[in-house]
Amino acid sequence: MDNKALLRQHGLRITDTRLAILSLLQKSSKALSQADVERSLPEMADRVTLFRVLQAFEEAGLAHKVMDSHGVARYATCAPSCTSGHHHDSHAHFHCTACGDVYCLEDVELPKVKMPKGFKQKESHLEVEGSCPSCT
Amino acid sequence: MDNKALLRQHGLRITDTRLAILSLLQKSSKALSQADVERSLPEMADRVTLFRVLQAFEEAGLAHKVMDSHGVARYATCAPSCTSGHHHDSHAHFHCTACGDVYCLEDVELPKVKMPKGFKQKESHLEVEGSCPSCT
DNA sequence: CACTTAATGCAATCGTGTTGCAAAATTGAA
DNA sequence: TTCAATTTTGCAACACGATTGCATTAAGTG
Repeated sequence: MDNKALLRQHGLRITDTRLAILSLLQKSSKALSQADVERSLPEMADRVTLFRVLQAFEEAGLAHKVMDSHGVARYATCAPSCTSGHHHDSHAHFHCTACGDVYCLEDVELPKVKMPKGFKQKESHLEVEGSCPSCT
Repeated sequence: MDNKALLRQHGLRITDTRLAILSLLQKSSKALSQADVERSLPEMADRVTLFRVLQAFEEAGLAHKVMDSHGVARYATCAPSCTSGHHHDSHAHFHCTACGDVYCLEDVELPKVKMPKGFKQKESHLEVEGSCPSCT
């Protein structure tokens, strides 16, 4: 699928920065922080722009946000079924406690949780911690 | 169980601040951020001390740390079986997307996840999002 | 009480996240 | 292709949690 069409489909204008960030996310096996993107695309854009592009991707359903163990936001491309404002990728993530990297895990069945009265649940995420191949 | 003994058991010296924070965490049904503690115990101690006490509790196995949806650390008392450096409370949390509060969920069975080669898993946490009684 | 060791307070710093506003770029239509 | 409407970007500035170094104070121990 053409990334320009992908952006357009999600109601975003096409810019060099967005195309670059989008394909960077697609190529990555890990969820990337803003700082990661900054390092991978130096001189590409201001850090505020990176922040806003990632924010826009998340709102548009192009990427989802995961907090790593240090509370830093990391982004990874969504399942194609995700649309603006509606993420339905209740999937799992692996957090390496050594290097902090975050990987998406596909095909994980999440358990249904019984909540006390008054609690309404929407999404669930399973966060698995451990060490990744390069840190083991 | 006496909190003084509890602190001593985990290798921590007994101070007024630690006793106050420990019983505050025990009484709370939610995981508390440093700012929460600061608000509940005004004039009790310096910000940095609160930070270090919470950090010490986590390292000693007296409390565990959860990141809320804004990437802010929140702390809750551990299961009694947790010891220094070894948390085995692979339990679940409920995050209210409206107010940001975090609740611990007991008795949730987590699924076993098959990891690709080279990944070693230690702990798992299920994060459920939704809205809490007071926000619904 | 005296001594050792750990905990605290204060000042200062770092990094991520965030907003406001003006300038530049994209889009759709004339 | 040109123009106007709208979005996106860059820059400056700020908010705030997380963190460190160092001197001071307090806790544990004999």
